[in-house]
Amino acid sequence: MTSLDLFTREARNLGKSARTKARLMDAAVSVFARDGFEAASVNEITRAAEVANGTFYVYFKDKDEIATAVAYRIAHDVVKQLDAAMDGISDAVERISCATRRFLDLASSTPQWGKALFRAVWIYNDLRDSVVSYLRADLERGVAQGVFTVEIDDFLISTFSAMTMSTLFRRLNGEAGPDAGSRVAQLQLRMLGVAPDVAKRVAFQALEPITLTMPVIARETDRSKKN
Amino acid sequence: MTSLDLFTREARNLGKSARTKARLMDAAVSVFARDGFEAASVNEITRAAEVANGTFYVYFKDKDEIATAVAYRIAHDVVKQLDAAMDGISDAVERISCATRRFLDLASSTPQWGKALFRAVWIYNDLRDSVVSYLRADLERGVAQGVFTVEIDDFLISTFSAMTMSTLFRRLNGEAGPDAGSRVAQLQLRMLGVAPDVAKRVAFQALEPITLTMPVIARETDRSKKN
DNA sequence: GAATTTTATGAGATATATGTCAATTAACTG
DNA sequence: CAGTTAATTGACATATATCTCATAAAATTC
Repeated sequence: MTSLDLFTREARNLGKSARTKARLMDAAVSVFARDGFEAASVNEITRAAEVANGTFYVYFKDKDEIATAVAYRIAHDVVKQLDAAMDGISDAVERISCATRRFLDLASSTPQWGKALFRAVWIYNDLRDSVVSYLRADLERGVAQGVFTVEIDDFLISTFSAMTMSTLFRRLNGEAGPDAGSRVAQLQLRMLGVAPDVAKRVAFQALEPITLTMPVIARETDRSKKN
Repeated sequence: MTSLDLFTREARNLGKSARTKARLMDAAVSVFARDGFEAASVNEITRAAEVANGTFYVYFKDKDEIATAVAYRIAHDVVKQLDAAMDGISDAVERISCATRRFLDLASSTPQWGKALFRAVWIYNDLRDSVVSYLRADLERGVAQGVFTVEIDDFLISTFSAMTMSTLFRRLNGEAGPDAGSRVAQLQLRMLGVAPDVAKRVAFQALEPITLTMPVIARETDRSKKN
């Protein structure tokens, strides 16, 4: 209940208002993940954050505003971590495979954040664009290297992303196991024009055992607490 | 306003209660498409159907119940139409391509129904299963014919479906044009192991110019009407 | 430690949704 | 067309959400 979540932890040395705002954002992640964005209410968020209802409105205009803030922060963190994880990989086939697999590992390792991200991506187009910005570059690199035989445009990128996101969805719902990342990466590479045997080898080759983390400590949900 | 929508039209020769139920279901399709399932309210549905609030509860227990009824009816219609459209095609590559393209043409030709279907698919797993039931058969046919070189299982089918559904989503949002069906079919065939040149040829070959229809006549939205 | 500024509170005004039901109206039936 | 059944109505009780604001508490400053 009092354990620190990511935003709260980051803000622990800042002023009080920054900490309260962070508490609200962490709570929003929890509640969005649990109830879904539409069903979530400001009341539930303030309850989870253990602040009064009115406090919410000191920091955010409404539910949309906190959702935006949360989504952009998560996206930013994800992009940063993926960038770091792919440092030094120059082969386009490997980069594409690695990006998909690392992304899925990261997002499904902390389901609350993964779910929040999943929902946010459907709502915020520009956020989706930022998450996949690195993707276009890698796809074009592959075309330049002669290993991808498709035209790289918005349609391809959207379809490619949909494959990854639908896998995340199933992963978060327990419909797919830990090999889901490799499996979808394999299919993506085939789609791009990589020979089936190469696609299989690259998609299933062992990844460096670094662990990307969004260190969220589970917050137990206690709806019985009064305001 | 008084134009008949599909369910209402189908029920025009049935009893009064069947017609009222149909009016409610047509209205629900409109409202779900316009406001989204979560944001839709029973009040909006009864307003759109031009019946009193209480009438709703004579026919449906709650929003979930009407949503289920609508979703299953739409799915049933879609499957029926697709079956008919693919009658006589025996080549697995053509069948797969045709299914995706026809489905997208059909669902995007009547956006309200397409949107309702899109949302429903994410909610009702068994409905999704029924819509894609023909898919597994065609995929396995392709493996038997030696043209697909992937393992056919739930993971593959989900990923394949996600490609189609994400294309529907973009099509309904105006982010993709009429060639979207061919484009995604081409990518799907490549993914399945069909040679790129064959994939391109089949996915872009002209389809029989039959038109599948869900004859919904747009119902104008007038939120200013009082109950 | 008094004064001042910042932050937090929660009751309450407003709004809208759900589901019920006694009363009304419309549709059959003989 | 009187009698009976089926269908519809909309006010209402209940619930829950949003957002505001006067007030209180906490933190900071001097």
